[in-house]
Amino acid sequence: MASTAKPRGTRRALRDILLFGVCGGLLITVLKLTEYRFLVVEHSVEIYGGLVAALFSALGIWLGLTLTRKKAEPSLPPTGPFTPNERRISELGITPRELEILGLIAAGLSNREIADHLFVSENTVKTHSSRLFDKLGARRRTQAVQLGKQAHLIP
Amino acid sequence: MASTAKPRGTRRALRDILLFGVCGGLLITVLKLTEYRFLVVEHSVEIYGGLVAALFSALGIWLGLTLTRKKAEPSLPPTGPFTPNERRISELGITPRELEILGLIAAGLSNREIADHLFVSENTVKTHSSRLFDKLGARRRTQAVQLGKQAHLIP
DNA sequence: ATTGTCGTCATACCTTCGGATGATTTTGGG
DNA sequence: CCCAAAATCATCCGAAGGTATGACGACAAT
Repeated sequence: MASTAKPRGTRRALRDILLFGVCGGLLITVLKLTEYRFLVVEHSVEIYGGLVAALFSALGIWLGLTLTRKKAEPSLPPTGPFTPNERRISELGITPRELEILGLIAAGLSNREIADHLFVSENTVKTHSSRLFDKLGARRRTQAVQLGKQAHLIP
Repeated sequence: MASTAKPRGTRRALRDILLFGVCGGLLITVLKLTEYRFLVVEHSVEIYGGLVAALFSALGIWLGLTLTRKKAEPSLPPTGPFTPNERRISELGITPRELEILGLIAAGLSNREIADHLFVSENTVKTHSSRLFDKLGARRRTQAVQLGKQAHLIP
């Protein structure tokens, strides 16, 4: 199930980090085993335990920090004082219809309600929103709203 | 560990791993300190190292996450003039946890991601959000975000 | 006339959300 | 200590959202 290729989105959670930690632990353990043959000291277990503990605790903290920092990272191009929304829109290749739908999504409407409001089918709304999410790099509508507001695409 | 590849629906979160790690770490430490001379097995080093590595990496991640989260919160007097409007909150009977989850929903996170951030199960997040929607009068999470911002519950 | 973009719609399939309900555990106050 | 509120976790199930793919007509630009 987890091995099914995700075409887009690249969702990775804390589990992956934990898995990485476990793998790293195994790796270090192997490394330690090889080293253990030459360095048979009485307190090697405690020493190595403490070392590994400190190392991985630091690694974990670093990982957590970078992860949260990446999530707290706001807009992509903060360069310049101000870039008008239209520029960002054309940069992302967002069409007027998609922008319209983004506004309605931000207003808390469902796809069905948007479809009724625009007199189109729900499938059309889905298509637009799907392409919109793709251009915005969002995987959920809430995320699309968040990114859209950050990019000043919507008030 | 077992929870990295579990079927969807039921999943005990990282907390169990943490708890397991703590218990195992303590147990092994006590074992080491008291009578490890009798139980010196060849695998004890691997097990010990792996456990400590996993435990402390998880602990480090948790530390980094919670530290950054807590540090980001208490910024009321200096810069953030945002007051969560406690009157409205108590009027609606919204608990702190529900408010916290509302913020994460507004950040565009999925239930699963919120669960991972808060170290609880997805079911818990669903329960909280469900009650939150009930109190807010929202039917969708996008609507909850909208209403929450209107009521100045979230920035 | 060909090409490209946009808007429209559809089908199929999977994931995520949300409601309803019940239960247990933690926690703080009287 | 006991109680109430809050928090946690679970299962079932339907609804909504999202992906992938294909198709068609309108329209503008080359």
